[in-house]
Amino acid sequence: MPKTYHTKLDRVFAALSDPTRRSILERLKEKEYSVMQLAECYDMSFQAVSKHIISLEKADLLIRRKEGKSYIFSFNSSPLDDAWIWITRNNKFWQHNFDSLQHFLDQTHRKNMTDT
Amino acid sequence: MPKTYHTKLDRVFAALSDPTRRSILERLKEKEYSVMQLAECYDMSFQAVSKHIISLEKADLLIRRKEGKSYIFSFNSSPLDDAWIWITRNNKFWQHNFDSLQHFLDQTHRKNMTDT
DNA sequence: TGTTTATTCAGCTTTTTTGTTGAATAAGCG
DNA sequence: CGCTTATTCAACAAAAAAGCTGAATAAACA
Repeated sequence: MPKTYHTKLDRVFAALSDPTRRSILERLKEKEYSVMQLAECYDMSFQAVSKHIISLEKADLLIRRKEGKSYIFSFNSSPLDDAWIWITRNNKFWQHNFDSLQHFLDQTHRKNMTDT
Repeated sequence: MPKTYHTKLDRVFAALSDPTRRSILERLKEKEYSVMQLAECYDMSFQAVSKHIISLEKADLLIRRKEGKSYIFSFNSSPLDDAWIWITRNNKFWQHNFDSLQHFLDQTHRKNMTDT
């Protein structure tokens, strides 16, 4: 019998623990890419990038669409919600100080608006 | 030469990808525990729990304090901030709709207040 | 000082992850 | 149909993760 059941949250956090995979998501946030287009961005074989894509798919973070002979990927960010909720709920500081979260949020938003 | 440099964010997300480690953090959010006290909560050897503790420490998520012959741990949630920021910034939906984040936040807060 | 308690360290499996290269598949193009 | 392009699959190796047991350390207690 298996000892630990791998939940969706496990897979999402594991997917985010690799810098290549986070980078892929950051790119897909801006526009759609095919496997080849993504592979060109990284210093590894296209098969390795393909594997990262597959592990992102297993965490349900990508949507795959066939277009001609290519697969085109877009970012499905909804599985991030549970990760976000976990972190938000378990931030010891915010837990007892919701206003500080609101404040932090405002700061982050402002930063998002100014830097690019 | 190492190909990928493991950043702090990598370690935080990797730490959160294991259910035992998330559970440890959830416990430590409420009160402090020693290794033995934590080990009693899980169906594995105390050495295995000790290893999880050490990996949480490497992600800087724990503060260790010696007290008599025990080590007492508390939760250092500050490394969660960067993880939270990454997720918040890369949520495709929230990115273009900050109000929905505020709304979501309100929902989450309300939920936090009602369930226990 | 010797014993108990709390914890890490060391050594050993097993499994998973991350990369490689080469072969297979599948669609489009001449 | 045969060639090119895009992608996955298969097999492999190296490294990391996650567990175990037994030994070492360090503090407290008799």
